[in-house]
Amino acid sequence: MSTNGDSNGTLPRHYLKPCLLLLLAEGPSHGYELLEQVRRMGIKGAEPGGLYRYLRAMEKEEMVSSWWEPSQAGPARRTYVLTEHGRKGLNESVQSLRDVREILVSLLDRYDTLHNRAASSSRP
Amino acid sequence: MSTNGDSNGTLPRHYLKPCLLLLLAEGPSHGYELLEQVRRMGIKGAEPGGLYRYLRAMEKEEMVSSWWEPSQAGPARRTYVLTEHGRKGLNESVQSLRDVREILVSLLDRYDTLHNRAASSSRP
DNA sequence: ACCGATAGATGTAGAATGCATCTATCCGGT
DNA sequence: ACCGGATAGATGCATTCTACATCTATCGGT
Repeated sequence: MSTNGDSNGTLPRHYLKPCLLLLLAEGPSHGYELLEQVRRMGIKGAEPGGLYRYLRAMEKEEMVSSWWEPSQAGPARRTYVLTEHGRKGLNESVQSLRDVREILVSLLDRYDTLHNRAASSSRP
Repeated sequence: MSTNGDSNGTLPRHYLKPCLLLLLAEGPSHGYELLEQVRRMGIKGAEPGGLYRYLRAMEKEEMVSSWWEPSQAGPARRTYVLTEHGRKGLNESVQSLRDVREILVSLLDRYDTLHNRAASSSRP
């Protein structure tokens, strides 16, 4: 099962969805740029394969729409924009991210509490 | 690919590992109880299958160790304790959870900024 | 003509997940 | 004595995801 120490920079769909929706809510963009933005957000290990596939999947669900756009330098890009449905999806996934944040925060607090208690009890 | 609105209470390995390690750092426990604790932490959708499997996997990696313990009421339980190696694993995965928290917080801030700007620009 | 950066897409092995299902034990009620 | 429900743990399997490599193509510079 490999309970390996991942979560070290990988970007599961879990985060990928809200990430992409948020970035697109800030303005239209294309895959390659989104990839770099996602990486700049702190997810170093984001990899293009899943990202491109995910964008197409979101398009199938009409969260985003896209078209080819020739670029002045380099190959054509597929430009994505958020749809109205995508905006709703963003709101929903942001809500669930807030829940995740709550859980995370309380988990980390709980860890700190445990740690401090351990530290102070070994310090008489 | 089903970019479905999950993340609604599901517990990917991502969280499962630190969760279980933390709970076990607070004291020995057994699978069924851990399941309930995890659910009480806010992850309603945690499901037993993965949890039991995960515990055994962690045992194989010597993060935890376990033994059967008869219970005064109900079937015997497999009691788990954290090993020294598990304690190190906890520290590491807590560190990576902190990173995740940072990313989450900044992502949510970014969403709020966008939202507030949108609200104030539509309110002249 | 060739190379590197940019841009997007696909194929695939292996891992993880979700869901149903199975075994077994104890306790209370009838 | 028997049944049902709660407790406890485990497994099987189809579907899905993930990570990684690979492929095509375009443009600018040399």
